[in-house]
Amino acid sequence: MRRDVFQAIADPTRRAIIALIALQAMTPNAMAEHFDSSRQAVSKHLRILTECQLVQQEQSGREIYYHLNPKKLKEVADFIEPYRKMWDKKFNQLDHVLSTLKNKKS
Amino acid sequence: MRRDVFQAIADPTRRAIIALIALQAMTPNAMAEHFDSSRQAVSKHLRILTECQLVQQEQSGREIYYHLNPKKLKEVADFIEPYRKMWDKKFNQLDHVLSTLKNKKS
DNA sequence: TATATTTGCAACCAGTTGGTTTCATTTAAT
DNA sequence: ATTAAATGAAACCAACTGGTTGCAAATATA
Repeated sequence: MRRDVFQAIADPTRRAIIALIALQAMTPNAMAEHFDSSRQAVSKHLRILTECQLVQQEQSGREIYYHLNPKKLKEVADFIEPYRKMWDKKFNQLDHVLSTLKNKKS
Repeated sequence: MRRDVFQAIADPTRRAIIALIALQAMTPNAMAEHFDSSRQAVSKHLRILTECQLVQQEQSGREIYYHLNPKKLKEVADFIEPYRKMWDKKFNQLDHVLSTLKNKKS
């Protein structure tokens, strides 16, 4: 079974979960209250997010707090990066500014 | 049927197609030669990529050249952006440099 | 005109997905 | 000790996925 970050963020509920726990680690029950889906559905999403290491568990008594592991999103960023200069004018300007700075230094 | 960019880039073959036509617009036949999958399979992927506007068609006789529409990837970039500062030291440094530049200007 | 090439589309198929309901386990509270 | 709460896992289901084969339409070539 394929379990990669791209497949994980393909689902809108999982993206919402990511956005939610980015602000604060949270238990499955707390998350479920933010969505229409049941706690068990959230639990299944969390399993997928855990399997591809996008989130990490922290046990606290009978509760489990889920933390976001933002580093994993770098894989997606790395995929997109080569195409950024094809749409982002700002990026090109930045790129110019930085290379200019670099040249001044050396 | 959900047809968004996130779902489109979830498939590794489609990401490969994106990488391929980023360099040069290409016909389905030409693409299929780069992969194990059949021309029809590539065609189905192209349909999905077209439906979410990640690629654009350019008819030329009986051939159809598919171009990448990189702007659409901005949706993914926008999703990731808020989390970048959570992993990317460079980003923070850049951010600092830029705000410094801005302050000097004003 | 007859033939070959390029392409998209429909039908089919096994495997996956996202959801539900039910159940067992662990831990806290009474 | 009993009850309540929090969680994960299994079984089930309809819908979707990614692949295949076969076919039809449009265009180029002989």
